[in-house]
Amino acid sequence: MVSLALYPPPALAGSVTAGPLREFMLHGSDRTMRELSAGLEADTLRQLDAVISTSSRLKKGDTLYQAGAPFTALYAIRQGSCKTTVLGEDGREQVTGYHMVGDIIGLDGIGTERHGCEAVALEDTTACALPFARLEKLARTSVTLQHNIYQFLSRDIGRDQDMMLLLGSMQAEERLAVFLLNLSERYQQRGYSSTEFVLRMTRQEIGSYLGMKLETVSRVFSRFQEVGLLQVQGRSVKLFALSTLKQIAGRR
Amino acid sequence: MVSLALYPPPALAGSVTAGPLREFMLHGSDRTMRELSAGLEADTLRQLDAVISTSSRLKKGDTLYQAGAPFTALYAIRQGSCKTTVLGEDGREQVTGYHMVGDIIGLDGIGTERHGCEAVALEDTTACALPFARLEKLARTSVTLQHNIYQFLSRDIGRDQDMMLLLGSMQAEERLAVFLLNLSERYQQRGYSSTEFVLRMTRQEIGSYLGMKLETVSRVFSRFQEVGLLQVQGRSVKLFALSTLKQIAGRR
DNA sequence: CGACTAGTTGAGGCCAGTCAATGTTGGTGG
DNA sequence: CCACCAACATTGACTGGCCTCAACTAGTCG
Repeated sequence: MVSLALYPPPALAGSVTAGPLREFMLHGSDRTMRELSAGLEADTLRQLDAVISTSSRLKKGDTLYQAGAPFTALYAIRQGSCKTTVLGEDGREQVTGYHMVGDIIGLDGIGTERHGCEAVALEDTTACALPFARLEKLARTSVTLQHNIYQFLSRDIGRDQDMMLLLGSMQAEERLAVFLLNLSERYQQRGYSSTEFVLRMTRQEIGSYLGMKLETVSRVFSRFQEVGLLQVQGRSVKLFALSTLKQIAGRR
Repeated sequence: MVSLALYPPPALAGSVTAGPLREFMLHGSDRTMRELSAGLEADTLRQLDAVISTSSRLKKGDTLYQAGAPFTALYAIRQGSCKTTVLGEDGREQVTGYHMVGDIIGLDGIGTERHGCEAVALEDTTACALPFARLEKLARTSVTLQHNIYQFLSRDIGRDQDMMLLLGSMQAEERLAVFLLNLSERYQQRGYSSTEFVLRMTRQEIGSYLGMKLETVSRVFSRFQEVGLLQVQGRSVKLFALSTLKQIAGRR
């Protein structure tokens, strides 16, 4: 079911013997945490491991950081998942991200020295702080690390732009299809099933993320289920036809 | 009319005597180009100036780089303006950015080594290439430059998130109000009038940027004009009531 | 068990999209 | 210089997809 065969990545498995970094490797955090440490010299890896400091344990609903709070560190999710939300001045709230194991969040705080959004745990979650000043300092000693940091900041921009495309020009069914395919891929990268998973967000939150109302989310789920595309039971989802989903996601 | 009183910024004016960088200072590029060079040592500034290499002259409609093209450099707009667009696999196109003098674009290419979007000149435009490898190398010798690069990458993320908020939860009037206020602010930062400017995009492009159809853009403009908020004449806009516009932008 | 939150489903309305006709602008060549 | 054309913009009438409001159901947790 859970194909862990690919983990830990052979090139890295031996180089770090202890510390949180190893854990990230073992748990197949294919995304940002691996991106950050990709290709690093053994020495830098060890130091990076040391930078990963205090890890917070969060209960469902706890906030990791608030919008406007002084920025000091990035956070790597070690377990669980988070949403990030931005707030309009009028109080309206929008989910801007759904983050899982291995993701690094808080990147938007670097520019302004304050967190631009709020991060809230969607389930019991542990997150490691990566004090940015120390990361920056370490990056001065490692060309690769420096490059990796640029890269994952940049990738975030790319992802946000894809999201803008979704929000600006897709309709309800396409949006949900894209969302589900994105989750599918990310779960797979982490070694979980790509067709069977549990949503950690409410319909309301999914709707906010995708720019639609909760009722619409619910209706689209039902419609997808009716035509045999998937099966939903509250928050557990089974995808039956990834290819059809892809068609829906990319149509018009 | 054009208040150039603030330019060049006193602290920087004397430190670079020639080269493109000085030009950016003089023309009040308050945004990214200044951000990039903020607080740099005289020596680094000189070297940065040297990194700014070939400048391309683009005619209206020319593309500076295409989506998918290998990424080698960032581009600083020295004159004129550009739009950036992403393309869905189905061919649908969405404007993701509107960039003017001083803006640095192409940031989303760093992560994937390929440009994620396409940049097209909206008028006759000149842009300077900043070969990223050289920039990166220079950043190794200057803590401040390194920090500045992180910062403006990060700010871009913040801006994209604001855009997601707009696309995900605002309606037509709010969107256009936000758009106009954003332009107003940016023109002001550059020393131009904050209430009177010429749009360099068609209704179609504005619509694409804001996630609405060109007819809707046109109608909202007309409505705003009817109530005396502004005056539109094709692409020239005069704003009469910034405060009301702000109200509209932040309501619900 | 009752109170609460999350989710589903239906009915109706509205905002923005679609389609279409007309007006305006700007660039080109005679 | 003006006529012409193409691209851009405006406006109207109609449509439709999503939102709103509301009722009902299904879990969850003291």
